Amino acid sequence: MPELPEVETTRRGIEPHLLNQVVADVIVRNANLRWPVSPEISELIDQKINQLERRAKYIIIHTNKGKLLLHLGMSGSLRICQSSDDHRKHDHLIIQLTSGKEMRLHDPRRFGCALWTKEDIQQHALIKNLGPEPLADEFTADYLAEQCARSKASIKSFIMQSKVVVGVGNIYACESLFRAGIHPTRAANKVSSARLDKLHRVIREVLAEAIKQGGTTLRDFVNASGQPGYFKQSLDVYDREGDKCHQCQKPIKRIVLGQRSTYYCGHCQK
DNA sequence: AAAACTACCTGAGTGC
DNA sequence: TGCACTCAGGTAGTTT
Repeated sequence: MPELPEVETTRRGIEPHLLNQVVADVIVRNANLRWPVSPEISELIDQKINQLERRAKYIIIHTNKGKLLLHLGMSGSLRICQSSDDHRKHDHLIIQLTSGKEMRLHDPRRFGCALWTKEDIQQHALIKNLGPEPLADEFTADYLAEQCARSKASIKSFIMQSKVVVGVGNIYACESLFRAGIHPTRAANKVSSARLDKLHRVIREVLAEAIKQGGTTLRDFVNASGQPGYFKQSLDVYDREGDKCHQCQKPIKRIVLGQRSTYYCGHCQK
């Protein structure tokens, strides 16, 4: 499911219900996520939630005693519910608040995680080696050019690496390369600096537009209220194999690159 | 060191 | 209906 826009949409959706609220109880219905949910997560009880931060595709819930590091994996979602609402099969973790509301982590494939940690979040093993946020000032065209010059991996696989830049998953990598007119298999170090400038600009543009639209719902993404996102209608190539290119009318192609489906226009992307 | 591949899981969709 | 098969938005860890 979620790339950066979907995670940011989720963060914004849960924030008004969680910020400054106090945790009444934590219920672990299935601890077998990507890494086991530690029993110490119960230390969240009685804590006030100070901040809801997104870093890459992680959502970090801050309290004075520690932080909860959440990742939604491929199929995870967070929803705000009433405790009287029926549980669904894959509601694995429930954070109940003294307000009477609760947040549920639903994740059929269980590729996500919920880790309770007391260490400085910037020093956490999952966080400290991440590249820049694509929408932050530190992600510049010069930085992207410097990184690309050092790699002959395909540009598509390259921009999906979190050490290069975070949050660009399979959908938005395909869409960004289409907007920049770059063929996905082109080696990173063979993309001209003018086109890397454009790629830098469109990565930010695509992600910002998708956030504005509430993310992309292909199959099962829903926001914290259970509503889908509307960026699917703005997709130019992703999941459009055989359909007409929006620019040249030729059919969109699909190849497999780095084990992932990759969509592009053979005429518009070189 | 970089690049490619594997593993983790369930569910939806397709073809027979 | 049911079975077998393919595919899916992520990423740490292992192998080449």
